[in-house]
Amino acid sequence: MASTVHAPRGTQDILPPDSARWSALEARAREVAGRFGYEEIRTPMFEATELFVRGVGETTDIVEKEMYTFTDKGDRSMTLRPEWTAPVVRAALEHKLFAQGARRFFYIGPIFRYERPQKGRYRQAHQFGVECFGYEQPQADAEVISLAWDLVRSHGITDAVLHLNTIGDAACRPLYRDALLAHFRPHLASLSEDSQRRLERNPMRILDSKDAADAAYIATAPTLSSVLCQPCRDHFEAVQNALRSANIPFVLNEKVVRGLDYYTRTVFEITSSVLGAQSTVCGGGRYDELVSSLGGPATPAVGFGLGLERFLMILDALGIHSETTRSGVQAIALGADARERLFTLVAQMRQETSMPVFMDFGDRKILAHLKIADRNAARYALILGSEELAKNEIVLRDLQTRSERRLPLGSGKEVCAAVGELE
RNA sequence: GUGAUUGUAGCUCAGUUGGUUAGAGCGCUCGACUGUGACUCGAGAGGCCGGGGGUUCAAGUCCCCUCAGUCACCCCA
Repeated sequence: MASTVHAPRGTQDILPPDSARWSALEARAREVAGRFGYEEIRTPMFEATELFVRGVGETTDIVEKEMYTFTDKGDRSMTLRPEWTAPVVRAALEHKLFAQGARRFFYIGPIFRYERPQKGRYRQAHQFGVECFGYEQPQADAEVISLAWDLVRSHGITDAVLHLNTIGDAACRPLYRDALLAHFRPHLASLSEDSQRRLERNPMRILDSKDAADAAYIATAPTLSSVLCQPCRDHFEAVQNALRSANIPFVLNEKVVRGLDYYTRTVFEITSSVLGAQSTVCGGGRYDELVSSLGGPATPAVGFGLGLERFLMILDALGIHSETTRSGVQAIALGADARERLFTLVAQMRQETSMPVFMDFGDRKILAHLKIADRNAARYALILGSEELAKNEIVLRDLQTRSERRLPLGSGKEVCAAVGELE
């Protein structure tokens, strides 16, 4: 509080013990992606601004008002990555990865959007996500969704809901857009201010409006299913069947339309009731046109992004914690001579074992040392005082069962072996 | 960008209609216990009351500005 420099608005420091939860989640995400055959891809944290303008869409909110854009010393316009899909496609194109057929990637890392922070919304957020390139088959949609669902379910999250929709493709989506324009335009003046803006930009978004002024017109609006082309219809049917066969529960929700321009056909969201106004923890869908629009070969693709902050918020709200188990050894030295001798032993032990070895260097009473052991959640204590030193012994205490035994004060290897016997 | 709301100890918060040296719980340090921990008891450390300006004999308290947090709108992870 006395410090005058703060973390920038909308960013946060991740401190212990939270940092441990983060790395555990990241490890789980990597593991699940690996099980599905996805390989990690890492891209720069900033890119040429043009990539996002072309990839995400000029009229999206991200490009219009949320990008962290700066001019570098070479007078190039650069932008901090606001989303991962465009950079992943750019990298794959740049390195000709599509020449080898279908590819599956996952990513994990920060994104940046200039917004007013609120619950579940930050200027630097972190996403895990996957992109599956090269399959137009509906099984690819189902696989990507299963992967996200697997991560959610494996954490014991029970209140998650999978919302599924289709928004058509290059053949039928323009027809729907025209139909919506024709429906709303006569009532333009009566629509909410936001929806008036949305009309030309993305009329599908009006359907998502919460404004009472729009409700009547939304109720009578044409539905996408009335103009959906047969191939899109068939694809959507097949995705649903694939999900059923994979035992993934979903609800159809025509309001899910997604904010990015590149989506085609399947779109989906996973929501949780505990997240507040930002109920979406995971969003994604198919984007068959993006690769070619960025100058690549016609390549169907489907993927999702999942917000790690929001995922952890769900775990918090649902009271899901990985229970802390005691592990490792607290080395306790009483007096300077013992400390010197014990430090040598600790150094040896750290080369012998993968379990944590803690040591406090303070001049404390044994009682204070044992409290520190509790704080570290150590399973064992190794106690060395003048008494033991004189007899060339050391006390090994099991902090859980409260039993203890005396060992000869040997090498780190011997002490580790003695601890191992108790495990 | 717009709106609402909150800033007091490391954390969670009290603080009367403005009235002397600003409080509690938890945590921390030390002790009760010459060397044995989740309990108990005692003591101690720790505050420009977010920052700046104003009103007043007197401001943590009232007014203005500013910064920051939180939540909501827009939109999204």
